[in-house]
Amino acid sequence: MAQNRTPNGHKPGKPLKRAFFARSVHEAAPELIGATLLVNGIGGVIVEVEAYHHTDPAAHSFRGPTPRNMVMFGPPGYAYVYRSYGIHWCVNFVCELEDSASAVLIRAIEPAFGLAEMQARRGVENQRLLCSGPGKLCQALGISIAHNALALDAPPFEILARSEAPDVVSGTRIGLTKGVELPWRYGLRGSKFLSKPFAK
DNA sequence: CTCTTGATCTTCT
DNA sequence: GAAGATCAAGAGC
Repeated sequence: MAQNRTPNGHKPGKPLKRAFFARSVHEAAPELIGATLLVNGIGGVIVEVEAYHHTDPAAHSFRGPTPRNMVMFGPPGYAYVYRSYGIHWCVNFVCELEDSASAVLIRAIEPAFGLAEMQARRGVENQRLLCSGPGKLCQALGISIAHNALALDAPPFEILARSEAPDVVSGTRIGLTKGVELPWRYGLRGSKFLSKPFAK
């Protein structure tokens, strides 16, 4: 049955509760591939994420709390939004337990709901370029510092579980100079909406 | 297609 | 003063 599927064949399930995030980032991150992220009803299917653990030198929380990263040190199930290179916003889902300071960076989504609104916000028509990067998807979904520390299971956020297990691939993370060898990037195999292809 | 550069916030040295 | 979980535009091939 094709009903209830997105244009590219995904079938969103029930809303994720905050408890989904209360476990290892390395369990939660790959399970977020195929889930649907909406902000005020606009968004699409998560196709690429990266896991950051507080023991990882690449994580913002590695050197302890700062005004920017304090949400990572709070309870799981909340959004951590930060300014990247002075220009862009990037959004993370805080995981594990309070004070563990671990989170999943959302790197790319497949546009599915509110296409015209996302195209208008981005000034871009091409669906492959709409949300294929952490800064791009925040612009398309209207995510900013105003969303920092908001709960992920309450408006304006809505995260719908995947209803079918997708084919998830992993690889090394993008744009880092520390922890470059750690295989904590996860993606939907073969997706055309990734920020970069996975190595074969 | 690949390479280079500018934008300019937060944190660290 | 420099680097960073980025992106877009322009030059060159």
